[in-house]
Amino acid sequence: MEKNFDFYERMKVVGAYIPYGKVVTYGQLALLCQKPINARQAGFALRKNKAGKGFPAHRVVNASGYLSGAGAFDLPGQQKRMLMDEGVRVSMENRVDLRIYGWKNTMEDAYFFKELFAIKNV
DNA sequence: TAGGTGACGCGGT
DNA sequence: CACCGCGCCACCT
Repeated sequence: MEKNFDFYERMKVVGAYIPYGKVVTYGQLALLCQKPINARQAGFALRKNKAGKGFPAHRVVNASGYLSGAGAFDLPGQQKRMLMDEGVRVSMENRVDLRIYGWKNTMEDAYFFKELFAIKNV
């Protein structure tokens, strides 16, 4: 079994719940995966496609709302276009307003995923 | 094995 | 607002 296997499997699970038209930060993903200190690994996972083909990578931005992973998409401006197609406003500086488009998580959400991981054994 | 890297985040200035 | 320093750690030379 490869290292950090659970984290990537958990990312796949969480990815399926990221709402259309909303964005999530790397830190949020790590937190929901029960490994809050792994924000960098969330980015690594996406860059290396460890979270699966179906993961909505375009909905992931950094804590400042900046599209820090835009350069890793196949085409220039692809992430921005995909977000705008979902109704998310992206500034000229490749940033989104987290107060408006940020996926709001609660303690209950984190608990929900914790239980889900237990059920799925990941 | 040691050192470097980075789709990160938080404080401080 | 913009930097900057630092802690972090799975990966990758």
